[in-house]
Amino acid sequence: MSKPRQRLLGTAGRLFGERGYECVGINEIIAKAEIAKATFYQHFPSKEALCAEWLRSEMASFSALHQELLDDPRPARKKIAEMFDQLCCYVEESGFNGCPFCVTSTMIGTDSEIREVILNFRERSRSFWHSIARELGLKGAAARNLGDAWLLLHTGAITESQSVGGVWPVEQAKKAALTLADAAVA
Amino acid sequence: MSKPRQRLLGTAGRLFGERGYECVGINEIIAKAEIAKATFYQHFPSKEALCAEWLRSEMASFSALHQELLDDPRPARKKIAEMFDQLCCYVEESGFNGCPFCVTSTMIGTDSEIREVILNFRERSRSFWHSIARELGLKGAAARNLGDAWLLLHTGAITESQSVGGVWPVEQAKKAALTLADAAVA
Amino acid sequence: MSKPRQRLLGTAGRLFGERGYECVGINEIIAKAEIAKATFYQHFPSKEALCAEWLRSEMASFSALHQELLDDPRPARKKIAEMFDQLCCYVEESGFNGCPFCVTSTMIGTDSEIREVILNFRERSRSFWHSIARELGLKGAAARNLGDAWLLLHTGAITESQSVGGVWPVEQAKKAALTLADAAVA
Amino acid sequence: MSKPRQRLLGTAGRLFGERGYECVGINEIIAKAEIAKATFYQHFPSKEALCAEWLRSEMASFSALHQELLDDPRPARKKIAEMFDQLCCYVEESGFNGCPFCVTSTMIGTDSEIREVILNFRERSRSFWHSIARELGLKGAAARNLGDAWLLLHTGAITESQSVGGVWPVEQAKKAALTLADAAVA
DNA sequence: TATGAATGAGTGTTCATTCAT
DNA sequence: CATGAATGAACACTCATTCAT
Repeated sequence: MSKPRQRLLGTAGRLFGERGYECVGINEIIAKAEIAKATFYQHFPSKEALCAEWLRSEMASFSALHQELLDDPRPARKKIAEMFDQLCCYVEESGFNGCPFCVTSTMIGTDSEIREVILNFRERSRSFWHSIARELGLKGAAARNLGDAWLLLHTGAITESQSVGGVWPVEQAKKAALTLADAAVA
Repeated sequence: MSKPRQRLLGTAGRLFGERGYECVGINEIIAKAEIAKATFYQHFPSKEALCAEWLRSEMASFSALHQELLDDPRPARKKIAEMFDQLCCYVEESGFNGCPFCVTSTMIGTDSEIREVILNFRERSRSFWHSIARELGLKGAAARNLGDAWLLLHTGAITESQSVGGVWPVEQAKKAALTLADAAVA
Repeated sequence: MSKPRQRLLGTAGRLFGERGYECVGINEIIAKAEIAKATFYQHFPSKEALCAEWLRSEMASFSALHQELLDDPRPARKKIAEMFDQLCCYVEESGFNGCPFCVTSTMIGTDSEIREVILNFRERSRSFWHSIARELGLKGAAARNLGDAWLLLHTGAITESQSVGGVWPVEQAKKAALTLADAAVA
Repeated sequence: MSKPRQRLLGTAGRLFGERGYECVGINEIIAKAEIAKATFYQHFPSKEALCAEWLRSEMASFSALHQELLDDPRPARKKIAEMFDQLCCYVEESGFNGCPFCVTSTMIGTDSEIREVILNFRERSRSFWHSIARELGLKGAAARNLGDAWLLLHTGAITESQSVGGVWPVEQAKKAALTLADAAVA
């Protein structure tokens, strides 16, 4: 079995992801991670810090995916499709409960360590989409507008999928994203 | 002073909207509404029922706005703009914490009275956007695709605005929505 | 539908009998009797008074049975058998939860209106069994001893039947009661 | 001062015994045991579990007494007398409120952890009395009938003592028990 | 480093009762 | 005679956190 800290992060991440920060207590986390309560507080100063750590690791995963796609030699159009296809898998996973960042965002105040992580990630995501837009040849405001549109379709698809419990929002978002891409380069 | 039930619904609605179902306790609700705990439970069988009632009233408001726009003689393009302009005001209101339905959705299980209300509202919203698409002259899958795109941009804009604490997502969503509208009728 | 007071007594009696005084709330009683809470308090000053009234009516039923048997021309031995046969039916009824008086007795303090009713009934029951013993020809202490033995077997049978959820205690009590009767007249 | 768990069990046992499971709240238990509420729930998963634990410890005491008597070289008749003499002391103790098992039995449903303990104890008690009957030389149904009679007299004596608040039921039960014993060996 | 034990403040919910109409 | 509306106190239970070892 892995080290306490890893088990803690793994368990908490899964539970936070599945039910949301506020709907998971540390009692459940430590029970499922099979570590003592005091041990938890030796690894993390608070539940909030644990959540922040989880979001940082989520951010790392997503950032890696972003970078991978940016490094990919395929045309931008394929990358857009890829993003939504990946999202499709993501929302179909058992335990999906929406975007970790957006969901957590609704449950915390403005002056939290967590907030910083969230803002950081949203900014990175936005940058990613802007970069894709520039790969299409767009520049300045045009690139930003198109990138933002994709970002919003992506975010909307996750949110809507969570609400309705289905995958159609992702599929429809993908279509719209490609339509916008095609219109932009026409 | 108004009747307890009204105060209860008003207070709870405000608090649920501002911080989310799970982040508000009935103790706070009854304290701010200035009614006794037992009185609360004579008006609502549970916290969940209160939340459902609040969402139903929110649904009524939004549905009214939808209907108003559908009845409006202006061209569809204006209505789309109007929707996002209204959203702009909505997210700038103090206490904005995202879409009541989407936020609550992440905090409740699948077999709750609340879930039904949420699904109901998401469906109505989708229908609204489909109707607008048909006003543009589109039919069948084309209307559904465009309507869904608008819906997702709208949802994405709310979610993103909540996360980043700004209004730019709404403005960008509006642009994209209009772009899609123009592309569709071209 | 019957008068509120009757419905109240009927419903409360059934519920008190099935689950015990402390395990039934007036909310449930008035809901099942379909009368308003304030109406209840116009008929009975308190839950305790309602319970006392119920026990008084139970006492009336049992006393009637006692009197009937005392007036019966059959030999005493038959009457003893009859008492346990009746008990057999009683414990097999759905909702049986022990002797109303003994069960309630464990749930109330010493200075309650209810206590008086209970003591009254236990005394009557004891007298009944003493009378039966005298019908057998016994006198004085001998009659009291035998009557008390029957009473205790009867009480033990009810209590034990409730605990184990079966009817064998009644059957065994009957045998012992008859054995004691036979030994007394030998 | 003893450990929290011991204080908890001691306090709860005393209160449950004196007033019955349903008439004692955990607030009172923890207050009298002088431990925090959360501490209670670290030692026992629920009030029900605490009650079951208490009954298990009661069962251990009674079973020890049973075993002691079975191992005793005295004649069976003496053992029967001893059982009722002990009961006499038991019902005279301040705080006596009937048999812990029978009383609790009337306050709980059929599918509770507690029910199991109760059934277990009633069975053990019955076995004990059967064993005593066999010590008298009886076999098969005769031993079972006599043992059951004693059990029922014993149970009836406790119940009746609780109801009437006196000790005469025990004394009378003892007489009847010995009478039955004498009649059986005659 | 890891833990078992303890806690004050909170959770949502129900209690028996009262009052104005 | 009957009721709808209101209540303070209690219910069983959970929260995130701390401390002594």
